[in-house]
Amino acid sequence: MGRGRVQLKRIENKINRQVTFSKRRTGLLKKAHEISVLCDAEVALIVFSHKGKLFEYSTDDCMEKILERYERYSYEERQLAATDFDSQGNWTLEYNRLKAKVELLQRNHRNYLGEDLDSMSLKELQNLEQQIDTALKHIRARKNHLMSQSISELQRKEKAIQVQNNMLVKQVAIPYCPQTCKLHFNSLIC
Amino acid sequence: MGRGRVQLKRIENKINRQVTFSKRRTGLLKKAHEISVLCDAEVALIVFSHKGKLFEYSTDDCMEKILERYERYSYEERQLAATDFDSQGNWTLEYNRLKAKVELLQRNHRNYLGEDLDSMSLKELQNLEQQIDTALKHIRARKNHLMSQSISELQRKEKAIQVQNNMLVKQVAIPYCPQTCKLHFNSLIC
DNA sequence: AGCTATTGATAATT
DNA sequence: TAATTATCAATAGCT
Repeated sequence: MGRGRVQLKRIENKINRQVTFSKRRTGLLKKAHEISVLCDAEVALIVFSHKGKLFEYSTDDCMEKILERYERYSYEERQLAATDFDSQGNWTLEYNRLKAKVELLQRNHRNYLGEDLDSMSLKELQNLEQQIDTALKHIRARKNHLMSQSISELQRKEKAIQVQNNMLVKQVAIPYCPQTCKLHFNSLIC
Repeated sequence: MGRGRVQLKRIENKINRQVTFSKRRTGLLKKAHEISVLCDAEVALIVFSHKGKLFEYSTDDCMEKILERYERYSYEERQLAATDFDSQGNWTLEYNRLKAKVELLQRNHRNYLGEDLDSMSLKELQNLEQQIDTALKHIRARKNHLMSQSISELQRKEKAIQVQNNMLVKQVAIPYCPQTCKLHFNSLIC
């Protein structure tokens, strides 16, 4: 769409990238809105520019609602039973409990990302290091497991296809060179 | 784009709506991916069909990471809104938001500890690995910094004490062997 | 699912 | 930054 085809890769020219981002962002938000209205769909779109600026669209301006729905859908967790908390007292209690939990988790999270380390003691740092090191081992083990699974699967497929290929070659009786694995439709030699 | 102009309103014909949804959804996901690659942007796109089926796209397959970034970004705004909980309705909203946040953080936390990895894709695992690896480097750098600080401090103290010792030895005039650094209270030789 | 006539989006340019 | 315009891309209506 434009005066030339565009390769699907990062635009290196900073100005062009910025201009294209601005135009395409407008288009993307528009299309998100259109499909939402035309097809009665619920859409949430979040875009962070290269520089970190946020742009967003959400059906009925209900971003949080849609994100919550997404979380529920993705992890098939039970619906939030808001009805369990009827009294004001329970609400306040529960709310503060959650709030504290969030703060704790966020602090831990930053530490796990290697941030905000200045306030930690040497002992705490050593514990964190060991924990993260163990985690990294687990992650790598899992990754390697998945990768070797992938490889085995591909090798199996390759073999099956090769076998099938060989049978087909025999069936069609087209001159075939076993050295180059090439079929010779028009000539009899390589 | 098509054989006729389209009004921006819900398509009432069920079949047409379904077909249009399918086509436009493909286009939308494609464009989300394109702006992400071309402009180096971070994009999260969630679409629920009229029937409730989920379709999604996220840069680098990191939906949770982007949603978390979004939550962080708009945290300040919501903190402002959080100050006036006069009505029951706001409480419910805020409570659900917090609850979702806790679940998100806990899931991330487990992942950072190398747990619950089974549900993660290879791409996600690779991203996690890199993140954790970087974190570990930060943590080790900070730890080493603290340790060498400690060592320097100890060496400084040691030297100061040694100097003080030497002065004391001279003052009390107790026989002292410079080779073994021992004081000879009762004997004059080593 | 495919196929085109059209409209819509946008890359290059001013 | 904001228009303009020549092209390319998406898709509405059909089959």
